[in-house]
Amino acid sequence: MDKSKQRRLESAGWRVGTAAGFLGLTEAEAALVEFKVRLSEALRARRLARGISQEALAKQLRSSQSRIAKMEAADPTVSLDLLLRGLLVLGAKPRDVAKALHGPKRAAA
Amino acid sequence: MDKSKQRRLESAGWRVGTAAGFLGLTEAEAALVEFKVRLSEALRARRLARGISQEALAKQLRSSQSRIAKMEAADPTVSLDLLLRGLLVLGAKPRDVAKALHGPKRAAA
DNA sequence: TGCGACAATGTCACAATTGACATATCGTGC
DNA sequence: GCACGATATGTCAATTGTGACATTGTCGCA
Repeated sequence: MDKSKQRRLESAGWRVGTAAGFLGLTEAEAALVEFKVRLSEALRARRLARGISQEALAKQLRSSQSRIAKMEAADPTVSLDLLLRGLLVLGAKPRDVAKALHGPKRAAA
Repeated sequence: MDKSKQRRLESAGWRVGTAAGFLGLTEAEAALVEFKVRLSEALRARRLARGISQEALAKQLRSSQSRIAKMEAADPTVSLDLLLRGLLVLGAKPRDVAKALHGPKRAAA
């Protein structure tokens, strides 16, 4: 790839950096929320499968029952980092996480 | 599943909540770092594939060049949330993210 | 009915992450 | 050698996430 092409792409990138860039971000935010919801569902599913309470999980995570509840409710104040840590502590493997990411449903869309 | 079984699991959960729970957490932390590294690699790969600079990406993300650099370096101060948003803004689909998660050794590099 | 375990929701002080900026380093063409 | 664009690294004030706590709601059981 030569320089002039890169420059053209860059300036295009700058333009979408204002208008379309904004749209791109909100789209990304939406997708991120999707992810959080999926992970929160996976978290609850895994916890219930283990038959442990939110408080028990909280201890393993060195967190609190209320935060676990917020995680499972996909509360805006919980980070992906925390959700992931929760899943991992519950024994989720990268494979499981990946599966959870592209949704419980494979058909329809 | 009956109550007594749940109770046994719970108390077991409590015990590992101290000793093994600590191990479990650090394991989870390690896995989380793995994830971050993988995502940071995917981010750089995607950005380069688009032929845009860190600064251009920063604009689309409403962030700064220095933070993009830190993202691609998997700096401890960057969150998974931010890495994900970066990937999504670069057009990554859930499928792509999932792929990046379980390592670069999936499909052709 | 009341009790006990579990979960949801709100709040807050404290800790972590953020964008921005300055500066340093690297690579390439002149 | 120098200039340049791109990237790396360090710092810091402001924003955001966090654990902890209190409170309330829910469900099953005796």
